[in-house]
Amino acid sequence: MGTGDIAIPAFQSLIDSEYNLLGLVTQPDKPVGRKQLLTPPKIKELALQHDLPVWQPEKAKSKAFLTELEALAPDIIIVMAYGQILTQRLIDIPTNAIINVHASLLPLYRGASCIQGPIADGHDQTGVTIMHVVKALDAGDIILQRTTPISPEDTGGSVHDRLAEQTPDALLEALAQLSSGTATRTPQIEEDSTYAPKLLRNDGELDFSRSATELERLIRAYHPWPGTFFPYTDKKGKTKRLKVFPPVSVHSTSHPIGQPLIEDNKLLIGCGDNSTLELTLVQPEGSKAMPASDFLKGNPFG
RNA sequence: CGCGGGAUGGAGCAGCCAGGUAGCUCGUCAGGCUCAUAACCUGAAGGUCAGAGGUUCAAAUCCUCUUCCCGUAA
Repeated sequence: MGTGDIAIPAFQSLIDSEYNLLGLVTQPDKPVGRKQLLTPPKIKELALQHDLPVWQPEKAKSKAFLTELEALAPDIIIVMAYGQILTQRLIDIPTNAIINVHASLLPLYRGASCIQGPIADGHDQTGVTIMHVVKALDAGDIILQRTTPISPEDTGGSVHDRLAEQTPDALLEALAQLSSGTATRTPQIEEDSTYAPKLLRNDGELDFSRSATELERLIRAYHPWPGTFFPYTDKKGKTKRLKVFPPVSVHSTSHPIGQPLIEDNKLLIGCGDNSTLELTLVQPEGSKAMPASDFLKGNPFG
């Protein structure tokens, strides 16, 4: 069961493996894009290419769907970036195990923004966890984990891709252990758990009262999703959003907080803790992304 | 037709509402100044104003249609 692109390498590895894949459960096609075209998840296309059955229940807890799934009598259910909460009845279906692949080092960063969280918080590593599914979100016993370092240049996108590539190996290892009965179960330490809530577009608004160091990490963590921005007033007096892309640089000079200023053809913004952020790549609403120096040529602030 | 912004020399923009010489900040090239320079001075090249049709003596500008780009929409 999976929907997000991060699950694609893992799914491909299952297709290529000896295991008997019964099919894919993914989210229904959703309207997407400017024209709101109904678009299927990419992973669905992959399943169809290999003639695998695909289920797209509106609600994974619906009786009709659960009955169908029970009829399949799977040994193991694998869940990764599926996007729906699973009921106990579904968890009880597989005869061997139901396992989840989660893109963080649990018990840290349970929840949807598990990739962005550790980058924004300045951790030097993250990873994938494979664990048993229980009713409580991302709280099951751990089978195994794989770590990956976070570099100062890493973005949400780069870490996402690396974790996606790392998953097949970890998953196949966990499956091998489960089928041979050698898998271990390590309970999560509840007191150490943290939660990373689902991100929305507006969560990317930059709060310049925070330090430039924190904001720099946030800008990397939220790239490309959900992106970061701050409001500005254009020449016509309209308030628009200016999207900010990495990389950005941190300076230790002090300026008024949230005040954009131009110095030496560079776009600087004063932040909290006597620090300043230098933006290098921005995108005004209705326009393409451009170097900050280009933006300044025709869009002077004030 | 989901909502909205946009298309003007290589880049970013102004000009459009009140039609009538193609403008600004840069970049490029040439020359000058300088020990020297990404700095400064002078000059030059480079645009079918996205495309098509219409109105007009005259359209970047007004009207209609088309194409393309972007934001929003998880």
